[in-house]
Amino acid sequence: MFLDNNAEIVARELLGGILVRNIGNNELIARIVETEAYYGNDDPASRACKNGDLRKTMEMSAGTILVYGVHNNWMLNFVTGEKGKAEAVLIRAVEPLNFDSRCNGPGLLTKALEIDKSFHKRSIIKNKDLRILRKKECFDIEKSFRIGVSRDSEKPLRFYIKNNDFVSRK
DNA sequence: CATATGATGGACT
DNA sequence: GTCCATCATATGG
Repeated sequence: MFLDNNAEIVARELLGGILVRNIGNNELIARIVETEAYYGNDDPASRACKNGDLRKTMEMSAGTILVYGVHNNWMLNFVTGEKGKAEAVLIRAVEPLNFDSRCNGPGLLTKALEIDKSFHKRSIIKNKDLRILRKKECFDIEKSFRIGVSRDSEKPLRFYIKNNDFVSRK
């Protein structure tokens, strides 16, 4: 499964992927346009160094949904890498395909897709309410340093689709 | 129970 | 770019 890879690889693989959220009879479809990779070890930006539960969740097997709350926002992450590795990818922005809502930020997209802590530690693989599809598509991937962190690692771990209007920041 | 703390967002200059 | 409201967590007593 593609989520088994290193967080950095998965962050890139996830771009262009389709997120399908079922709410009752409604189906919300969105395209992932911006991601960030996070590590539990050797990552000055990651809260996983201080936060036990976050760390533990990142060590779970690939495909585990990780929901992290900060201020009054939820952030949607997918655990990646081998079990015990403490890696995850944060979904920072999506492009709404069949609905109209601002999703250009980690807190905004969870609000739009009605994702909250109830998804925490559930698996994306066998989830009916939230699914992820991969799509073959060509686009340029742009990278930059992560956003909102006081001290980032040495290499850029944020990836987004070039020239896409729905990314949180150019 | 009390308190510290943001992987934010929005408003404003 | 800067400022800051605001609240779910984690952690410690």
